Amino acid sequence: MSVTLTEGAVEVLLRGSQVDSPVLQLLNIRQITSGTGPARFRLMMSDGQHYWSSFLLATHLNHLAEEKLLPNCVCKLKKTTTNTLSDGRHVVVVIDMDILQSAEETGGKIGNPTPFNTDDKTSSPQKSVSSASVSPSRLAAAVPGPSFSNSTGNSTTQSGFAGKPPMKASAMSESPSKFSSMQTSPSKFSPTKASPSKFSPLKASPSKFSPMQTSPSKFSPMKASPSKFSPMKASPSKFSPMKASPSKFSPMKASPSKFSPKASPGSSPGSSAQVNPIAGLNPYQSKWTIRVRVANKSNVRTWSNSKGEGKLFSFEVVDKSGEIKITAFNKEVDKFFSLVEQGKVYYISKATLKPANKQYSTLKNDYEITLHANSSIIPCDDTQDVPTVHCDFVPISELENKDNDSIIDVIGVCKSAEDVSRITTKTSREVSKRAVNLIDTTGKVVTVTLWGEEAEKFDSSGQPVVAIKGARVSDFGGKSLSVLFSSTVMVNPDIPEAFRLRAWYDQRGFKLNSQSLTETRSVSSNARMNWKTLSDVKNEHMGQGEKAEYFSCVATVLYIRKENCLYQACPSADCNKKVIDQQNGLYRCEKCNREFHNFKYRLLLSANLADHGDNQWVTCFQDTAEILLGHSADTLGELRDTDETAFDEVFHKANFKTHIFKNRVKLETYNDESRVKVTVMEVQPVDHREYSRRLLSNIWKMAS
DNA sequence: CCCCCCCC
Repeated sequence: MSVTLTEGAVEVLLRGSQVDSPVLQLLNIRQITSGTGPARFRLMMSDGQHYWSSFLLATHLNHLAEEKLLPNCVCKLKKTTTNTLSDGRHVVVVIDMDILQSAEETGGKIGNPTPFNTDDKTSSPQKSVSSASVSPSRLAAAVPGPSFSNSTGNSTTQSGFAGKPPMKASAMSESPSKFSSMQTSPSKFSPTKASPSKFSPLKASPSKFSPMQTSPSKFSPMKASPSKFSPMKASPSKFSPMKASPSKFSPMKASPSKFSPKASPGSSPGSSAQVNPIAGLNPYQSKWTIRVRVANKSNVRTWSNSKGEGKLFSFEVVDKSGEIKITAFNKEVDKFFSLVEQGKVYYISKATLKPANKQYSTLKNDYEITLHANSSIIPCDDTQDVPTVHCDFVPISELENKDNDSIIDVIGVCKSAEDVSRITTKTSREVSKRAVNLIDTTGKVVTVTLWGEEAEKFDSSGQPVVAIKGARVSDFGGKSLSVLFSSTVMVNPDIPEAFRLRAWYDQRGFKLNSQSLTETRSVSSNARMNWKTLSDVKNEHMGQGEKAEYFSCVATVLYIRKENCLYQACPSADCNKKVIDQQNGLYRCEKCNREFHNFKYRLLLSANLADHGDNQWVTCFQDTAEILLGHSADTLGELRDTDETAFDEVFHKANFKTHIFKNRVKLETYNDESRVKVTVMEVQPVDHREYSRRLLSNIWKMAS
């Protein structure tokens, strides 16, 4: 097997530009002495013509250094990134590579390469390029811009570190002087080949300002610590970098297309001088900006463990090239949580890349981003080319076909919801949960469990439309859904699907005798079911002792009183106390000791239920009443005030419907008169098979 | 710096 080295590649690379997968020969490899952290390996690479030793192996490739990466082997550098030291020199970090030919196979040094001499104009690739090497035009095409455009902070994919002392960068652990020990003096290097026309000053903050805006010929890399530059001198007339802290930039102004005419937005990642593709991000590059859409945003979460405590939120972003997770902690939560909105586009820069913990991440990216104090997130109005995040809503009836643990998007009307409850996990943590039942136009219902704050704050009143992006399918109770930390729950989202569902539900959906995919009457909850007929309840004097008793029955609604079924309640979220109409537009809540301009309707129904042997008056509060009537209290309140016929119709239709009722029975005393009061705690659709099983079980129990 | 995705 013969390999051909990419002649000229060394020069291009050490100028800070990029070559597409150059084939180079390793001449030498040595470990850099570093303090802490993983070992770092430095490579001397040859293109057959020149060699240079400012190549660093990304730490995740260290395994190569320990075995196959031996002097004389021939390598293809599939992915590199170039960091610019403060003195203008470049370090090429090898992020991905293949060994095309082993040291043994190669046998020795290819060609007679010399150290690259930056003063030596005759060594330019134009002169020495052979048919087997990269042609100048190809090199030019592979080069996103002049090396020193990196110094502007217009981080191309393959550049970085300009303007910042490299020692802070993860890639370097040595001082520049130490580093240069294997190579020719960097002071001889003059980047005169850099074409100023490719420059785009505009992302430049003063400290990052490119020296190339001044006369390139005067430029000496030794002085080129960008921070020493006078930005005013370098400033093009339309731009005053002194004021232009990037974080204050108007995103419209920062639009690359306006200021970087040479950057072609649709071309390969490296060719856009200003915005990096997500797929090109890596920890060896500190200067980058991504333009991304927020696909998913978590709530703020707190943690407390042996290492400390804090809060965080995370969000997932996408662009054309890929996706990545971004996490903000503590102060960055305060700074960015409200700024970052689902579905919006932002410029994000100056944050830390670190390897993603694949154990916890389903995103297709080896890295993830952590925001820090200097991180910048700027809303971007120019959302062109940034893929929109669309929800791929799965019709509820089709959830049945989804595998356990699959992640899906769902939208439905919250037909009913449990009250929030506290549960204790296996690891003895307490967490709030709330199950909500969503129905869509397929007429099927699925139970979704919300957790934590999302469970606590969820308000089911008014039967809102709920859309969830990234819910997980569970096989609990048949099929159910659970909200994950990575899920986004949207209540009454401003999307067409939500409007369609709202209209459907209010016109037809509410009255459907819907079927749930989630069989909530699990074995254990069934075990607690105390099945009785209505006559059993009387014959057994249930509820006549000190304590309340509970029973379940299957019964049919004979009649629901519509008189006094609605009352005006305190509008506070957690208060349902009846308010006093002050007759002046204000409603007084005695419990809250406050007056309000509004109230909310609450239901308090008196219903007569019957089974084959008896009948019973029962009381239904809000949740159960809404189920029996198939409408929210709000809707009913409005109907009563606006359309009495429709209001009556609701009650009419609720009659002769059969349900499973779970009831509480208790003796209540008013003015020396005691009577047993039955309150409906839960209403569920009849599952005849389950009911028969329960009855048989009771009969068997009685017989034995 | 989290990494928990829970419970019936």
